[in-house]
Amino acid sequence: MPISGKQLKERFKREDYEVKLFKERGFIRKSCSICNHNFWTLVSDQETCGDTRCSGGYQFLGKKGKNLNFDETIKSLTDFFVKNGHTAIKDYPVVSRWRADMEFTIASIADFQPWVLEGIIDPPANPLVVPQMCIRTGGEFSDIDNIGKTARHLTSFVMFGQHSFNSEKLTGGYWMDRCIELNFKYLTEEIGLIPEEITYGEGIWSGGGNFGPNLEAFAYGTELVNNVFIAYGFENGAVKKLDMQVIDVGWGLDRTSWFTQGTPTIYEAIFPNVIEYLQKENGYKVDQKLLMDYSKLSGLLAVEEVKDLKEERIELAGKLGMSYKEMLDILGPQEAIYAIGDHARTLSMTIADGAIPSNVGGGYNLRILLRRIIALKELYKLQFSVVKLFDLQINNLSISFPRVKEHREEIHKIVDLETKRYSETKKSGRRIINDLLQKKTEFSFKTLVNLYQNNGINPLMVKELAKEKNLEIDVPADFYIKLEEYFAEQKKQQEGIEDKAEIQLEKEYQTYPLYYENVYESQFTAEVLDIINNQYLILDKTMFYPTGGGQIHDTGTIQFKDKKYHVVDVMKKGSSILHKLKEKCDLKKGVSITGEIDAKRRMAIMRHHTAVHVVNRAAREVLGRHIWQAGADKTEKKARLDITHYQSVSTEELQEIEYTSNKIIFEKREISKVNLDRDEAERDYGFQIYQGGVVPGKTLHIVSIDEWDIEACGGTHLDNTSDIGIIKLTSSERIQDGVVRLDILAGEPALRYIQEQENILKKSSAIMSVEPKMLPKTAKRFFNEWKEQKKTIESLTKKIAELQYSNNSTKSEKIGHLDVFVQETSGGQKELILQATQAVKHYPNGICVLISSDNNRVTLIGARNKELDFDIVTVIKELSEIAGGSGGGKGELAIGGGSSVDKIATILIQAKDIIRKMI
RNA sequence: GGGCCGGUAGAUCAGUCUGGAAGAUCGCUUCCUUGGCAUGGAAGAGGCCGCGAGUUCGAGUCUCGCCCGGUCCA
Repeated sequence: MPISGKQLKERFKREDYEVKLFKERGFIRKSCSICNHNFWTLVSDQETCGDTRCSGGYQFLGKKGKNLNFDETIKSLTDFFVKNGHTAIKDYPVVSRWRADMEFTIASIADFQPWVLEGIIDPPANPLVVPQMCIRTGGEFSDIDNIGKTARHLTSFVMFGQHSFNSEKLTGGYWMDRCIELNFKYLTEEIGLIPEEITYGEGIWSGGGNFGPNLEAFAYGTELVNNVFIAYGFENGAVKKLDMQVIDVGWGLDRTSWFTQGTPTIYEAIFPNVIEYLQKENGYKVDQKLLMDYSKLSGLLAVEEVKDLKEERIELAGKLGMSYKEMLDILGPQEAIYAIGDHARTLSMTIADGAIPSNVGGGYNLRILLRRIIALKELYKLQFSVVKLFDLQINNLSISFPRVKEHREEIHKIVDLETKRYSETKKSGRRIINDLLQKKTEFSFKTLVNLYQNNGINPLMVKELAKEKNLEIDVPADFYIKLEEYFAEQKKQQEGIEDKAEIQLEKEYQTYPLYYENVYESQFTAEVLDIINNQYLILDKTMFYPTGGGQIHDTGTIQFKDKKYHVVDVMKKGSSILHKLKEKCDLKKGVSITGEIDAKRRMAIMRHHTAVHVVNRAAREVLGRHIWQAGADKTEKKARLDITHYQSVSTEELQEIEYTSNKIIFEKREISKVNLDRDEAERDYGFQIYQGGVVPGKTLHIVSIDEWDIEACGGTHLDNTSDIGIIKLTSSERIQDGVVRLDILAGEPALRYIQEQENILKKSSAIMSVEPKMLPKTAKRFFNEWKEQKKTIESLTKKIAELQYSNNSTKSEKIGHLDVFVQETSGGQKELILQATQAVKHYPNGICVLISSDNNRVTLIGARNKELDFDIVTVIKELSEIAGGSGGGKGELAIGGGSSVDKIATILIQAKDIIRKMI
C-alpha cells in the first residue's frame, strides 16, 4: 500500500461524505466520544457513533421488528431494489471457479472480479442486486472456534450485493447520493426504523490496491449495512481516480433478518428449526433471559482483534454474575448447537456447489467443519441424527437456493464417508495414546507435535484420554503458539521459485486465429507482421494452435518461396501468437508465407481433447453430480483429466466411465463451436462451462457436444464424437485427497495400448503354456505352488542339516579343546546357517565354519556352541576380508562373504590357522 | 500449494536409529482338561516385511523412485 491509513483519513473530508440526504434531512456530523470516528445523525445530543462497542452492546435483542425470516429478507430486499430500478441477477456458486485467486466466493463483489471491474466485460445489468451466498471458513474474519460463541458469526452467510457500476461507456449507474437515499428508504420504509434511530458512520475502505469512502449504517448498537464506494486506485505510486467506479454495498442479509426478529442470536433468526430440533432431541432448554443478557454482552467480544476469546469470556461470565465454568456448563451446549447448525449449513451449501472435504485447500476447512460437528456432538454428549440435521439445513437452503436439494444424495454420502474417516482417525489415536501411556506419563513438546501433525490428535485429546486412565498429563498452555513458531522456522528454510525467462514483446499484434474455423484444414497463407531474434515469427493470421487451456501447440512448417522453416513451438502473448522456428530465419516484414500444420499430430491432439470433454461428463454420469474438472492436459500421445471425487475410483467404475464414453463415440454426436460473450454464456449455460478452470477474456469459445457437455474452452475440437475413434482409460490415481486423475488415450494411441496389453497377455500365457483366459487361475496356482515349495525346501534343508551332523556322520577335527568343522559346502546363506548351527549343537566345544560359492560370490558362515566362549565373529570377519568382503554377527553366529571366488582354497586353510591362533 | 507420518501373519502392532536366523498379542486349526460351557493347558498353520531400482558378501532395516493410506499448515 503506497499510502498510509493516516494519509487516507486526511484525504477524505466532510464534503466527501455529505450526501444529498444528509443535507436535505439535516443530519449533523459529529465525532464519537468513545472511538473518535465521525458520524452523521439526526439526534443533536447523540454522543456515540452507533457501533456496537460504543453503544454498549446489541440493543435490538428482544425487540421484535418486521420479523422477516431468512427467505423473507431475501425477498424483501430483492423486491425493494427491483422496484427502485435494479435488476435481480442469479447468485453465483460459492465455489468460485471463475477466479484463480480464491476457492470460495467471499463477497458479492467477487462475482464481478476481475472481468467487470477491469472493464473487460459489461456487468450483467446495471445497477443490480444479487443474493450471494459467501463462505468464510478461516483467516481474519472468523476463527472457526469462535462460531457459536459470539452470537453473530457464521461460516456461510448471504451477502446481498447492491452494485452500481460507473464508467464512461456504461449507463444506469448511480453514486453516493442515490445509494444512501435508497439505503435510508429501505431502512425506514421496509424495516420500519424511524429516521432518528439511524446513524451513518464515516470510514475508509481499502482493498486490492483500491480505496474509497464508506458509510456504515448503524441502529440499535449494530452495523446494518456498509456502503462502500470504490473510487480510487494507484498508478505508478500516485493516487488515481478509477476508470470504473463501483458501489459495493453488501447487506449482511442474515444479520438484517436477525435485526428484524430480535432473537437472542443470529442463529435463531436464520435456522430456528435446526436449533429447535437439536434442543428437543436433548431435552435441553436454556433460560431465555440469561441467553438474551449473554448475547447482548457477547456482541462486544472483540473477535476480529483477538484470536483466543477466553480472557474476554471470563470477563463476560463475571458480568453475568457467574463463574467461567458455570457459564460453560450452562451455555456450552447451546453454543455447540449454534455451531453445529452453522457448520451443517455451510457444508450443505459448499458440497452442493461442488466442493469436497479433503486434506488440501478449501476442502480442508470443510473437513474441519464436519469434524467439529462430530467433536461438539461428543463433547456435550448430544443426541441427534446427523442425517436429519443435514436434511433440515438442505431444506432450509433450498427455499432460496433450490439447487442444494438436488445434491442431497451426495451431501449425505460425503458426510457419511467423512464421519467414518474421522472415527477411524480417532480410534487409532486412542490406541496410540494408550500405548504411549503404558510407557510414560510425560509427553515432550516434540511428542505432542508429532501426535498432532501425524495423527490428528491435539493436546487436549491427550489430556482427556490420560484422564480416563487417571493420569494427569501436562500440556503447555502455549502449545499452538509454539507450534506456529515451529512452522515459521520450517518455512524459512524453503526457497523461492525462479521465474522462467520469457520473450518480451514491445508491441502487441493481432494474430487472427484460423484454427477455430475449420479444424480439419491444414494449409493457410498469411502475412509476416514481425520477427523477433530471427526466430519468433508473428503472423497476421495463423492455423497453428498456441499452447494453452491444457492443450499443447501444433507443429508444422512455414514456407517462403523455396525456403521451409519448421515450427517447433507456438505461444500466445496477449493477442499476438508467436511461432518459434527451429532454424534462424531472415524473412522480411510484410512478405506472404504459406503455412502447413502437422495434420496428423493436430488430429491426434483434437481426439484427446474432445475425449477429455466426453470423459468428464461420463465421469459425472457414473460417479455423481459432484464431479468437476480439476485440471487437464492434452497432447498428441495421451491426455489426463483430473476430477473432484471423494474417494478412489474403482476398476469397475473406471470401466463404466470408459464404456459410457465410447457409447458417445458410437452415437456420432455433433460438436458445435461458437463464440459467445461471457455474460451471455454464463446466463445461457451456467457455471458448468468453467470446467476447464479460469478462461480469460470477454468472448468465450463455447464447445458443446450434443446433449452431453458444454464448456468454455479455447482448444481445437472435432466436429463429431465419432472422429475420436476409440477412448481407452488406462488408469486412475488419487493425486491428492479429493482429486482423482484419469489417464486417457484416444484414437491410435488407444488402439496401440490395447494391442500392447494383448501382447503382454499373450507372452505371459505363452510362458505358462496356457490360454490367456486361464492365466489368472494358472498364475494363482503357480504362486501357491511356489509358496509351498519354498516351505518344503526350508524344512528339507533343516532335515538334511540335522542328518548330516547327527550321529557323527561328519567328522570334526580337534584343535586344542575345540571340535572344529571347516568345510566347503553348497547352498545359500540360509541353508548354511542351518547346517552350521546343527553342526555345533551336539558338541559343547564345537565351532563350525562353512563356505559356499556361486559364480560371483563367496558366502561364509561361522557358528559356535551356545555355551562356548569363543569369538567366532572375528574369525569370519578375517576370512571375509580374504574373500574381498566383510562380515559380522552376534555371539554364536557370524555371517560374511566376499566376491573373490578363487580364494576358497586359501580360506579353507586360513580358517584353521586363525582358529588355532585364537585359542 | 507446502510439510510430516505410516504400509511387517486374518486383526492390532514390535523390530528400522546402530544391516546379520522374521517376532508378540488376539484370532484361527487340532489335541488335552470337562457331563456340557466359560476357562485352563499343549501343539500347529498362517509372511512377495506395499512395489521397483541402487548400495552391500548380506536389506524388513540404508539411498532413490513409484503406489497406497493418514495427518497438519497456508
